[in-house]
Amino acid sequence: MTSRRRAEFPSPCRTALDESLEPELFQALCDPVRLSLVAHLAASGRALTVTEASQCCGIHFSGVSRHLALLKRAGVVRAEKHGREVHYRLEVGALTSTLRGLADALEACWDEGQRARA
Amino acid sequence: MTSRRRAEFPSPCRTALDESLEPELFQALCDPVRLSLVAHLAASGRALTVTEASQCCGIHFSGVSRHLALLKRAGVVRAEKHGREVHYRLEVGALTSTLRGLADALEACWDEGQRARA
DNA sequence: AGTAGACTTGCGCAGATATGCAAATATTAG
DNA sequence: CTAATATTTGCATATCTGCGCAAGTCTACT
Repeated sequence: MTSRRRAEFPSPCRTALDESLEPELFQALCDPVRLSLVAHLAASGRALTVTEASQCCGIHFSGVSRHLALLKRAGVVRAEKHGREVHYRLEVGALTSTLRGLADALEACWDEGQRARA
Repeated sequence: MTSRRRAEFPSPCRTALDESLEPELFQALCDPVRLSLVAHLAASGRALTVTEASQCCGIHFSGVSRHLALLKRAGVVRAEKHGREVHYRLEVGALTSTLRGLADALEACWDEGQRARA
């Protein structure tokens, strides 16, 4: 069975793309409050406590706590407990390489698809 | 008024970050069906009709039509009407540069924040 | 004109999500 | 040990979202 049919089956770039498109990350970033938190964390250049983070968005800190927990589950932030406060730090490296990896995977797939059509 | 206080006010990189973090894109990409559509469009390397696109995800084509319309509003895809069918094409260029721009903005803000703390 | 095909849109429903408040759980300070 | 502080979690509510179906548009074909 050669490549008579145009790849509808796992081409390597398609696999890479599917991995990059894991919904968790985007679900984590699809809320405006969470985006504010990410921006705030990025701009601070350090870890923030829940109370500090709460100041960037007009909602109750319990909500912020939930949002940060969600961002943590998605791998966007990292939590470090210091005494009675929890410091949330943006995972800049992981986040940026995921985003760039996604851009690369999109381009690779698109190019391959176009080449296959030529 | 010099920089005695650590920038809580519009630093250029923070402005760039806020622009990159527009919620629309992430809201568009936060749904698993829409992610499948994006992957399918990317892998196809061409424009797909609604009916074609519907084949990648197990839902009714009216839902797919809505999803594609939403992706269009977010600038993820482009619609071209040809006769009675509508061809949706992934905006690869725009998408990849947005993603890379976001990664750059995150890094820039983080680095600036760290330098300010030093 | 009339029919068939491709897509969009109105509607109602079911499930998910965000939010505030209050109570529970640490952990530090006195 | 008790009080105070920081965070998480249970609960109720309000809102949003995705879905299928059916009806409506628009275009092509005969």
